[in-house]
Amino acid sequence: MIKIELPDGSRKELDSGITGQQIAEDIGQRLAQEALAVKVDGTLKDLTAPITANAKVEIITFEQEEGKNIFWHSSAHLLAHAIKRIFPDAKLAVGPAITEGFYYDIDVDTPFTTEDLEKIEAEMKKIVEEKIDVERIECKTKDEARALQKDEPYKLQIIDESVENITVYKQGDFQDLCRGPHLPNTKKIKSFKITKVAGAYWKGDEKNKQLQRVYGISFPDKKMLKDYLFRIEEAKKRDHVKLGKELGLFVMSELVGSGLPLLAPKGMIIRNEIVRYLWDLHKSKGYEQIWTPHIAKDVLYKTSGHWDKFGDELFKVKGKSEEFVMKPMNCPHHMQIYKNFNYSYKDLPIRYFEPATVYRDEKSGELHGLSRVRALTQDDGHLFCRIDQIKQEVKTIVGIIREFYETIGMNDDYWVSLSVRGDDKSKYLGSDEVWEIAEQSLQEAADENQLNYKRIEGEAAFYGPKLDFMFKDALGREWQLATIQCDFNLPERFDLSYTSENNEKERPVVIHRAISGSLERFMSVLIEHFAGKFPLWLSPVQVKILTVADRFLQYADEVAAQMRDMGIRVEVDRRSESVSKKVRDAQMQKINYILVVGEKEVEDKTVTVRTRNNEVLGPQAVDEFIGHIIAEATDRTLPKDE
RNA sequence: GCCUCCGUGGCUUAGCGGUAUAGCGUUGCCUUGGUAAGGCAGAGGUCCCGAGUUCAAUUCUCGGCGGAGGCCCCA
Repeated sequence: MIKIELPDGSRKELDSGITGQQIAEDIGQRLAQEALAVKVDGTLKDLTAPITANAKVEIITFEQEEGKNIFWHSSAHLLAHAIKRIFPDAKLAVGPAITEGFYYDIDVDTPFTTEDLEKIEAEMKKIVEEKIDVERIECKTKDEARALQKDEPYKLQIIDESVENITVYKQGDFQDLCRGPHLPNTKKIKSFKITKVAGAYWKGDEKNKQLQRVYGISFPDKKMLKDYLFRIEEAKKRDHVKLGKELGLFVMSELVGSGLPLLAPKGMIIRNEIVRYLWDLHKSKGYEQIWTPHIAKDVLYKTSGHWDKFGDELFKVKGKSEEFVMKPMNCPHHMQIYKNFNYSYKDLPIRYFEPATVYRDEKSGELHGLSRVRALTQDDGHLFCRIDQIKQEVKTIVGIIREFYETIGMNDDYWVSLSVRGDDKSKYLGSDEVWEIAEQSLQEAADENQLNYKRIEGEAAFYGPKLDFMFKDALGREWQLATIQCDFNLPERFDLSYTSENNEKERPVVIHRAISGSLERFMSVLIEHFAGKFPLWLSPVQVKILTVADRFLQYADEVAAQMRDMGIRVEVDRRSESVSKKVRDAQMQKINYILVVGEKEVEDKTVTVRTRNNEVLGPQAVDEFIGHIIAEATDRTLPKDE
């Protein structure tokens, strides 16, 4: 007998030897249709696999993560099947499921064109309609597998490298090496779309051949595909490049160059507010502001190691007789400031803060809006402390990071990578003892602040462990913003020291830290996070005044002047347009408060207030409104309704 | 850097081997209207740049620059 547990918690007993598909059918027609695979005693199996006695069985559908994986992976096979029919000479590499959808890497002599993709999609549809069952072939030996995949050089390489049992799935005229499980029949793939094609290197190594990676998405239901495509369209509406243009925040110029965005007045307001807030968070915690030039002699970076590390990413500047480098990092400069002063143990920790622009000649294919640029402004800071001070300092920094992102409303939007040493300890600089203290300090700070962190082995920098804060943009791409890094290397290279209690020279630890990461990248995430609807303190235009008729413009100007005096960012819409038109434009510019003035307001010395969320708050005395705005803008906390 | 796609007035875009649509914006005039687009008229384009093919290129080919997505990279 087989005991099975249903999703509703009830149990059922059935004869052994039957398949997952039969069990699903026994439970109900609906489940029979939705079933994709089966989990037997915790192991995923094909729906067609016979189930042995006393097994605990769970039917897997698209609702589960595993179900999606199987579904998308089978879709990748369907894609490969179609490609093989149209291009018999194509060689298959790998075709996994990804977070959303699937891809297949294919080696073909001529890259796919858009027309090819349409043909492939049509062929996939044909295969689905043929409703051919998928069979699983278990290979007893590697040779057996090799024989089945003899024309597939990439698959043969995978077979050579694999240790587990090898299986091949076969559907009609097509067979493909695959661990499984797999859909019993591709007819379950009711709707799909090839989304894009890109170049991708075999095994992810640039030295290897570049293959064609065909991406797709699929669903067991037509409506789900429609919803998915709709969701992608919606996400594109908050794209910071698009919003930045629409709201006049920043400008790209072909003459200035790619990866070099220019901040327009409205963008600069946001940036200034962020920098001001960052300094507010630091000034009470013992930080001091410094400033460093944008170029330095090459020898500085040769000493720091950045010369070798950055290689051709450095912008070089030729002086009359000396070679300079546009700074790719601020650290070496900050080291020089520290070195100049003879600090004693009593002075430590020393905390320098400088929002500073650095320059990196990134590969052209990497540049993207504000997220990846060639001139980026780090809200950089360096701490110089004793080993036993690391923990307290890291805790303070984590506290600042939490407060900063809490205020912005992004505290639930990130995960933290606790990047520590891997097994090969020889790749890292510094003693085991120092590493252990540093790693533990970071971990304790993460624990005590209840960070959503994952310990990732081998992700540490060679010079020390770190905490990286990872955020996602509107389209789900991950970006690193905040970071806290311990560094045992630079103090060594620059021979930094402080005088200890015993009047001896001792080496400090350096902690690099950034809260926003880079102001440019942070702004890109910020714009998408708010979809352009900034809270009042960040908003480039906080108030728009518009008149019912032109004769009220004078009053509008008076009110605006009064507000400007109080530091409110206000604009008057002077156009002779209809009220509706002016309201609409202000709403689309996502301006927080829209004030309408006419006969009544002039008489009563009031303004009629409307928010960008269609709330009409009615008439308010001018002074009262100003008071309210100032209070809201000072507090930086998000209003509940946004 | 590599792969695919793309580049038309400030923005969004139609189109085509014979120098070009439309909407928004902008300017002027009419309207002075009370909360998401009032009407009419006008201005504005070396169709990204360069070379080639052609009687003729915005359109085809090649190269460059720029953009989107992906790969590699990301201190």
